[in-house]
Amino acid sequence: MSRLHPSLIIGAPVFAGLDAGALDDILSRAQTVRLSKGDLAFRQDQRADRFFLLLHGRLRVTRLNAEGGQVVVRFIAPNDLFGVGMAIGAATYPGTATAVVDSLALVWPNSAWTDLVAAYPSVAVEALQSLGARLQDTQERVLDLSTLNVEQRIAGAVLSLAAQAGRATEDGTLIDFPLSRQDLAELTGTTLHTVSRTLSAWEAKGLVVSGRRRITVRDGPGLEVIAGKN
Amino acid sequence: MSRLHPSLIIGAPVFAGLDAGALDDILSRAQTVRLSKGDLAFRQDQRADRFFLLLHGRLRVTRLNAEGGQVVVRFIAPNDLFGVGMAIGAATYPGTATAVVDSLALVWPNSAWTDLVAAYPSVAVEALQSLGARLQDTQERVLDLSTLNVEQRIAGAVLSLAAQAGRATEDGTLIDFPLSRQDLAELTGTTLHTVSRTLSAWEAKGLVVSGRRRITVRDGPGLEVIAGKN
DNA sequence: TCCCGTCGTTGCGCGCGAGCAATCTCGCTC
DNA sequence: GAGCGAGATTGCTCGCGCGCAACGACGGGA
Repeated sequence: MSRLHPSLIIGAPVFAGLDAGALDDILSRAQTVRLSKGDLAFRQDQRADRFFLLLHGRLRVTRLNAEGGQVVVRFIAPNDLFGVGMAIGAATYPGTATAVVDSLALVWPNSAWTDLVAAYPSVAVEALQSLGARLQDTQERVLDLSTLNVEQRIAGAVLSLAAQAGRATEDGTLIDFPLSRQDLAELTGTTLHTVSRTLSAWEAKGLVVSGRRRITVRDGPGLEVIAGKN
Repeated sequence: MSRLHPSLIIGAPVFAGLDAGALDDILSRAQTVRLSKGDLAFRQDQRADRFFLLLHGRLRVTRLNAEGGQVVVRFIAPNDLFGVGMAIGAATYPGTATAVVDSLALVWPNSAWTDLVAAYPSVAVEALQSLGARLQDTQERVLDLSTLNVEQRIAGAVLSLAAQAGRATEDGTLIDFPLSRQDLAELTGTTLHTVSRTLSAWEAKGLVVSGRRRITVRDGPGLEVIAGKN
């Protein structure tokens, strides 16, 4: 088994402030998983016996309800911890994680979590912070769904994705992973039809350039006016 | 200053598994706050310098957005920890906590949090679990807002409140604190008008009995059929 | 290179639920 | 006990955005 190098996880907030020895110890318990585009890291309601850290790529987490309704919970970026069902007291994964591009992750068995927080208490504190940030985001989303109209929500989602995964191009800020109209609809609580109409209208106004699973923000401030969160 | 008795916090999940000495130490850092109906424990965007544990009563947490839209984030029950902005890395409170009945809480300065998690690591672990549960709930709410119609959402909210704060009466299960149509609307992402119409229709069918800020569930299974989460 | 599947676009009609307004009633306050 | 204000009810209308359907187009794979 090949040795993993500490530089792999030095950028991850969960392990911030730990020394090389600690990182080495942590890595010695991990394995790597390759996920090709479309592969699942875990499936909703499956027993949550492992947790992950994304090294490279991008994952989409979706959640289904009994009637077949589905939402996109979030997109996972490199250095994000995910699938921590056990740490938060859930026996099963609350959603399904799908690679939207070829990705690479580290994976630990659940038993490692207890050991890690015991040996390195800062890990629990950092996990608490990151979970808190996710709770804030999710509450913000509830507020948006309850009080904003569809166009405002789509604008907000596009801006937030551009901030999270934007890459500067000559046309503007490209959201740097494949994102379908359906994904955006499930992120904003609407239908792909309405998203498609909205993006077409924005494109006519020169606010964005969009293509098949690609969106480039050309006029960020213009979108912010639409989003109306000033 | 009068001594606080450990039995006060023995039922709180955050402090589960700690011995009498530990509880005593924790209590020695706390003060009590009385909140009359309508009083605020903290206000949104105010500096988050204290955290609380509810001993008795009920609080409503609301969150506002820039346009004046408002949602009810949650209702706080006795033994719930709340206002833990600092633990999750937020400098300010993300919402406003209002007492809906006369209430009593313990309060600690933020500095106590660091000491507590250092001295009693299980506190961080328990906090992580409770935060995880709240994240699950909030994500569920996003799913509901995105995929269910208004009547289903109201039914779900009423059932969940009855489960959280229900008291058996001769008429059925009474939600045991003042809950206005407006509250229920802000909890389900609709308007008080629609909530009022819906409750009237349910009352005509014998599913609930409702009055001024009071709702009694008469036919729980009937509401579950409407909620449709089977 | 062709083919096929996935993804995107757009038109049309309808229904849910918002918005507005007027009235009613309960219950707290002095 | 009287008065007042917050909360609840209900009718009416209108529009946003969903649902359906049909077509179009891009791009990956053999």
